Amino acid sequence: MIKITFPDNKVREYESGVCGFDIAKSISNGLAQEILSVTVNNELWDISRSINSDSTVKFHKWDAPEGKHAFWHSSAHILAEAIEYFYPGTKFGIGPVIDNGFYYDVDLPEGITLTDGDFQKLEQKIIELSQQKNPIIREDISKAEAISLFTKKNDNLKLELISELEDGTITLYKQGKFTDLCRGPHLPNTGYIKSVKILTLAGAYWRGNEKNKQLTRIYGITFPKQKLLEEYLVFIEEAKKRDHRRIGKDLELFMFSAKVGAGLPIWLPKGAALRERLEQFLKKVQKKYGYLPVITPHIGQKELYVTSGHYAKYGQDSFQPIHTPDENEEFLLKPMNCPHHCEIYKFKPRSYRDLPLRLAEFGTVYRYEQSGELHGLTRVRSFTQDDAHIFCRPDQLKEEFLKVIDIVLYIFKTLDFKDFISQISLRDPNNKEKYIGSDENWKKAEDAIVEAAAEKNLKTVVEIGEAAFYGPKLDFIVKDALGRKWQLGTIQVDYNLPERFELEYMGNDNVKHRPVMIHRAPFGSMERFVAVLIEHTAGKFPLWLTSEQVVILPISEKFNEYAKKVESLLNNYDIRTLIDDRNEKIGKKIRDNELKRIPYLLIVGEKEEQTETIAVRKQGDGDKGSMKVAEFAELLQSEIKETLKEIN
RNA sequence: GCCGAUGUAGCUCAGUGGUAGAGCACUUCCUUGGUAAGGAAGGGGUCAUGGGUUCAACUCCCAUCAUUGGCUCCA
Repeated sequence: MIKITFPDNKVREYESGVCGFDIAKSISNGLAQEILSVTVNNELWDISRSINSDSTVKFHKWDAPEGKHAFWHSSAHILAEAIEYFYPGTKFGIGPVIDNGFYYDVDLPEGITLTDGDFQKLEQKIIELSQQKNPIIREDISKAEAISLFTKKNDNLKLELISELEDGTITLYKQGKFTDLCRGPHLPNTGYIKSVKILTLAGAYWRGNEKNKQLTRIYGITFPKQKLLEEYLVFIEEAKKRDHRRIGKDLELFMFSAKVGAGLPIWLPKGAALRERLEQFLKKVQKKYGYLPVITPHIGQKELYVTSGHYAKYGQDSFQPIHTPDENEEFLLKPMNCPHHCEIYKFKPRSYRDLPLRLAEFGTVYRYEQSGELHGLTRVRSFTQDDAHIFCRPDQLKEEFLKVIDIVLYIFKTLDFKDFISQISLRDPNNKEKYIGSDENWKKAEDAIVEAAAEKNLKTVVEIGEAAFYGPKLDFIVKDALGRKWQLGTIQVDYNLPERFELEYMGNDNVKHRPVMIHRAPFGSMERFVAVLIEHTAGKFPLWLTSEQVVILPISEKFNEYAKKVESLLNNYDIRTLIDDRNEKIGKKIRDNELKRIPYLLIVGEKEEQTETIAVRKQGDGDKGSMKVAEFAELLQSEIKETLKEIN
């Protein structure tokens, strides 16, 4: 007999060799039916695997990531079995679980290409295989046996993976006619999978290296109930409705033109107005924090970027220099604002008393992005950074960091971003030669970031080896409607540029010292930030940002005059107001303006005209009753003031 | 850049080897209506672009451009 300890610390005895499923069954049939994987002594196991010694166990159902993991992992194997059925000779790479489903990278036989027309037959085959309830069997074999098996299958991809495994036992999982090298865990049989959707096809380089062969990656998702698949598809549809590209078009915020060029966003009047309000907002905050606005040109001599080091690192993969016709000069579209700002620093000698010097610019930069990488406003070839460079003494680093974090947090709070994480990127201590700067400086900078983040109670992840070559950084990452992660704000320490530009300040010891630079952009880029803001709000911007705050809807043409009177009253309060005087019924006007996400609709008819009031309707919230215009205007003003209170 | 998909009216999309359709939007008219779509008529498309096959191409083939889902890259 062995002792099994449960999460609540209760202990029960079982025969040796009992499996997770049996244990669950001894508790209740319902539990046994629902569990998908089990953690045995901190290792994730199959629920069908025998337990032979005293152990702690924890069961995982569909609602746990560990449960989904086994479910989707087995699904990936069944997908592979279906592919092998239709395309014998296929070589299998890896088939891992991802956040929403799984994929399998396969090397299809010569001459075979999959298209989305093949999805249906794959889905049908997967359901057929799952209905067979084939047991999924774990098997331990030696490395030599594994090599011989996959040599027989002529699967060089698996052989490559095996060759990198340590000697000793290797686990295989078999179901039906398919055998795969796999660590597991898996479901007991294929019957758990009730619905499947093959989502998309993509090319993916073997082992993520573009020098390797490109494999076909097939993405799919499966569920234990048909209803869950339907819910998932509804979620996808809903997420698509929040897509900033769609809303940007609907609300006439921005456009792209093939003629102007791919990846070059064009801001339409309403989008430009929105962006300008965001910029004014940040300018006001930055003024409070002692930033000095500067303006620099959109191009710079190639030499500037040779000095900064950017040319050596990115010059080849970038927009190529512009040559002047007669004087043989070369200019680069500026990919960064910092070299220009370094030159501003050098404009005159600086004293320790001048630091920190905080130079801010909404600087538009141009970077050559690969054509396949362009995506709406989030990945473009021209974008405007809300850039600033803080030149400070090393001992000021932490304090400056704290202030920048304050700005970022204030912006996120004002715009209601609650779901974000901060990523601290440090250097890889085993690869020091990749980075520039002394150990002492790195330690100082990394400590400053870690301490500052801790002091501000940021929810952080630390990534070792993700630092830029010139310094550690702190990034703020938010998720879009589809769950994709986007980096917004960034704060980076830089020891490299002050070195390259030979920046100096006179210390209180009458000796010249080198300042440290902090690059920081709380929005990141205006383009990306607006994109994420659109998806975050589904286009329902806060009152202070939106282009049309109020639309007045006269019940009929008879009340257009009164509507104009209300409009001019509201204009006196600086409230952005329009009148919808189309010859339409009130229901139609309400619908159209709700769809345009107007925050407040004012309905005026006979009743309102006689009592000198307006009937207020709030976006998404319906009829709010009647009130005097002045009362309403003050309500709006206080709503805006409340949102922006900390900078006013 | 690579793999896959897409490109038809301002928008969302249907369609066929024999010279194009819907809904919304737009224009005009009727209607003057009280909280999410009133009615009628009308205008609008070199079917992304350039080649090729064919008696005939929006449709089939090739190339280019753009968009898009991934991969790689990202100062």
